[in-house]
Amino acid sequence: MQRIRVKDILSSDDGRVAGPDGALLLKGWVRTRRDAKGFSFLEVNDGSCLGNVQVLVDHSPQLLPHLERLNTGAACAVEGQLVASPAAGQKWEVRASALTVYGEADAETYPLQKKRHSDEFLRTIAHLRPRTNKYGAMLRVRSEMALAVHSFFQSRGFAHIHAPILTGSDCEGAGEMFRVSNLEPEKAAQLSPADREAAEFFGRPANLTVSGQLEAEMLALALGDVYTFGPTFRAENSNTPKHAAEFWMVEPEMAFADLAEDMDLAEALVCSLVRHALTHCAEDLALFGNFVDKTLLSTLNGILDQPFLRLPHAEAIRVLQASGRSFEFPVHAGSDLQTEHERFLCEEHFKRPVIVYDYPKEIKAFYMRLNDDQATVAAMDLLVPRIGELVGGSQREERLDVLQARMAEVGLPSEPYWWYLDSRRYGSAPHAGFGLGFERLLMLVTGIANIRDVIPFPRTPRNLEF
RNA sequence: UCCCCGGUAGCUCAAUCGGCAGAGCGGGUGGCUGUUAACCACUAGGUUCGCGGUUCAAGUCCGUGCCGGGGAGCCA
Repeated sequence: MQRIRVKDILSSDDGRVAGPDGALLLKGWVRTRRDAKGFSFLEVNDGSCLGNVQVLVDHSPQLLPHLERLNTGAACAVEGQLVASPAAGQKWEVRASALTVYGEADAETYPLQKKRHSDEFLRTIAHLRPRTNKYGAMLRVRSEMALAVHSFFQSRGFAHIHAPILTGSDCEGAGEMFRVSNLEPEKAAQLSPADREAAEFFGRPANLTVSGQLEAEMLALALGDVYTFGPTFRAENSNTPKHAAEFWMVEPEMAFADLAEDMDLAEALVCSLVRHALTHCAEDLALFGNFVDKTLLSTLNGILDQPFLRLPHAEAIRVLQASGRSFEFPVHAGSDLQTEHERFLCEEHFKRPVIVYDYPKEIKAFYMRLNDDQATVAAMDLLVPRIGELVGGSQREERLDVLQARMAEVGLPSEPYWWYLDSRRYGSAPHAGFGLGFERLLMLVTGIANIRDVIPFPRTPRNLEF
């Protein structure tokens, strides 16, 4: 007999998921057992959804020896009859006719109890926390959101491209990179720099990528509209709830697009993903709304309510100055927006997602397109309540001479970027793109406040246990 | 990396002014009931994060290290 998923049992209207005589096979993990005289209730969960199936087990000679081994956490198979439940609380239940114990879970040492645990504790058992309601829900939403990302771009004719993870370039000079080497550290330390470089696998220093953007630009200038969706790495010693050393980024890049179209795409993407979560993850989102963030559903619906607000950086500065608020970091023309400023703008002042654009060139990366005012660049940041910066993007500088001047201005050598510059030598075209932090999206959609809890096995400073 | 807060039973926490180490949940045992994070009774369970110091006496005070959390910076 083929096993039936809990999700299919619970969502069945007429019980036809079972065989003609109601027979079915169920496999999963015991969430709880309630013993009565002569029989027991087992709550079995298989991860397919939030809910459990209640299994009624008689204390018969065939079943009892197996039942006694089925504590919270044990893995089992249940053969039985699907019947309408006579008691309130569930529509269906299964009357067991045979039990198989795959793996016991010793009650005295199994860390997960039938009660809520703190996030901090669950992080110390990252290998077991997916078996809790909250982390199971998060992982299902994470999977659903990944599907939604691909659906969004594929339906708009974007090609999914795979940017390299090992890279020889420092991309945008953004942040510390993880160096990758095949050399034994002790031996490498004894070599001269030149000998060491020659001994390296690639014959040159290699790093883990911090962004697929530069490569995506090359492919956008061939395929038109492309996007990457993959892991990126930053060796920054950031100890915050919003940063991880390994995280996934969605990076679309569009040929023949300007900054306004870039902002249009970012807004459409975020709205599409939020809408997808609301419609496809309703049960799991309800759990987050109940136990993680009471305002979650109103926040998500609020995002869809009205268009995002767009304002130039200089205008944002004026709004902050006119607010009458005393900020820890005073604002002045040309200053970067601090976290407190971003939060004020989207959480208090405008009370909706805000896109700030046209930043002073001094505080942005070299590849961003210089505006006609010669002072600002065509960059944009999408700020959302609670998370802050969810998206960062720009129209790219497609003019070779301007790009080279900018690189010289910020002190970047042009030689390592010869291939990047080549794209501006041959068939250069306006183009724009952005990066969306996938984990930050998940924090937005689930209400989970710490990035460590939207990644199954998070990598943060001094944390590589699992 | 900087600032602030914390570390006590498996988990979540309490312990007054420096004076005998406590509860709930979880575990074990027994009971009871078509039960719903079941319920009732009994019971076991401690290097109070490590190291050093002050004191008749330290979970409590001081120094230091480690770990965790919040905020900041960096950014997605």
